[in-house]
Amino acid sequence: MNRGRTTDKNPIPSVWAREQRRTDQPALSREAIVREAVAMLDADGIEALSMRKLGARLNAGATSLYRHVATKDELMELAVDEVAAEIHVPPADSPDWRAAVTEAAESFRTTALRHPWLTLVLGQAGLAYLGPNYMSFSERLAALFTAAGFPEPSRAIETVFSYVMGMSNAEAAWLTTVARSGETEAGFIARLMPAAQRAAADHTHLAIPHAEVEEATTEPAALRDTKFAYGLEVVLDGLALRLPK
Amino acid sequence: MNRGRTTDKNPIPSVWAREQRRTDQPALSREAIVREAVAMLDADGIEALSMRKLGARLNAGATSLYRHVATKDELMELAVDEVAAEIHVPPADSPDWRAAVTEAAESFRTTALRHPWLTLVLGQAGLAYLGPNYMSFSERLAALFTAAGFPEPSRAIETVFSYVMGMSNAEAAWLTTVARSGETEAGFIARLMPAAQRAAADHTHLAIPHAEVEEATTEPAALRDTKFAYGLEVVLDGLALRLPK
DNA sequence: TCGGCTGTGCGTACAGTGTTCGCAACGAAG
DNA sequence: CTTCGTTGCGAACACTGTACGCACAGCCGA
Repeated sequence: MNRGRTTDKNPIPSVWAREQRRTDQPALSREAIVREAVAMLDADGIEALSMRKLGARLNAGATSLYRHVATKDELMELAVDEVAAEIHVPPADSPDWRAAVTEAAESFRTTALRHPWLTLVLGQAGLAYLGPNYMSFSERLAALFTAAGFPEPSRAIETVFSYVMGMSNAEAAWLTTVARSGETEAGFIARLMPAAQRAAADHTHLAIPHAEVEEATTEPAALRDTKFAYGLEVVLDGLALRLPK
Repeated sequence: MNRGRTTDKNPIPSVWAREQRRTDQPALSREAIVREAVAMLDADGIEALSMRKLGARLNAGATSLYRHVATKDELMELAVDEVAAEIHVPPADSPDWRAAVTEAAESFRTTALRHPWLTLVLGQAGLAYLGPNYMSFSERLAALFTAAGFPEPSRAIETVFSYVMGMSNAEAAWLTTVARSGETEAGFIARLMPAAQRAAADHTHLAIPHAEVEEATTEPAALRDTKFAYGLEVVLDGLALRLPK
């Protein structure tokens, strides 16, 4: 818990009674802090991360972290850039731009669902995510869309990734509440369905097709995959129309 | 600040020294609380809202609010539903479905920018926003897309509103940081441009077209309008392809 | 007119938060 | 050996959301 010295109810200021600084644990470092923060965020959600708990998991005091990180917000930015490295964007010279963009979009979604706090933090900050990994992600995207022949690649990118962000954010939020319930996704849906049906009863157009109910209660993850892919195809179709032929 | 009784450093338990309860202020009510919460959220942002400050603005103590609202999270849900009433969705029998959907999308965006905390709260909760106004918003959308002839209206809705949410969220976050800077949007951009240019210098494909820079520093709001409309057209084009003719 | 009941306000308190400050201990350099 | 810059951290501050229990107001039946 502590790293030595005069603690543990030993107020005698004696050099001899002093514990040695433990060196078996690797020293506190920015990298280690960020890595552990990401682990905690993934495991327990965004509101479970506190500087004190994070310090404890690193066998350090809370305030020690401030030697390596200016503020908690900065730590979150670093965490975002850390996981941004996981997003894979195919090289610009890919033969099929649609396949390449689809791959990038799905990679983003996968990352966002693996770290369900990602979209939340991204949405809170507005800009400034100019970390190296996030920058290179943007750069690779720009290269991809430019090579595809879009005259205004930034517009196309913004369109696709607004959709991807919106969808991923909604999915991540959903998965978070499912996780908090302690149930499996299918079980959670099954338990919620009656209430949903009742709520939709007064609203004629909100009825859920039977096939959808069926799939939602048996293979919810697959259904989400399908939905995401559907919307992505829609957006890509719309973009394809704007590609000078 | 307080509503009477033995306070203000008057520990003498005398009935005579007691102030009367003030009745000139309207009584605390759920509606008043939610209304004031929305006002505070709009004015000072999401992290500036605390139960104590909210209570103070209502001439009440912080804990008094809990007589009308179970928890702060519930208050946020109520706030979301409150502003959801501002979103306008045209009736289902509109002659031009594209125009109608565009109107709904722009109304959502306008509302989200007027209350920049909206998308944040929506993204944090995952579901459960089953308040009456949000429900009727969903219902009206469903009616609109059904009338337009979409065989799977929920898919189409999800696609459009993922885009709208993603875009609005990004814009809201941007406007929030601009507001925090205390500058105008154009001024903020002008001040940031050199840093952005420098950051993009190493990344060949991230160069910003000169025309865009020009417009961003003169009419940033109009540029955002244009960008939003562009992406929306893309999505609607993609959807139109799936409309059985 | 008199209870008593119910609903409402809120002072106090608790456990937690992010962050500042100053001190103590260390490794390296002179 | 002394000095110096770096690192860890205990204590403290100003907050946060919220549970608890008391004090009062208005009302309803007697």
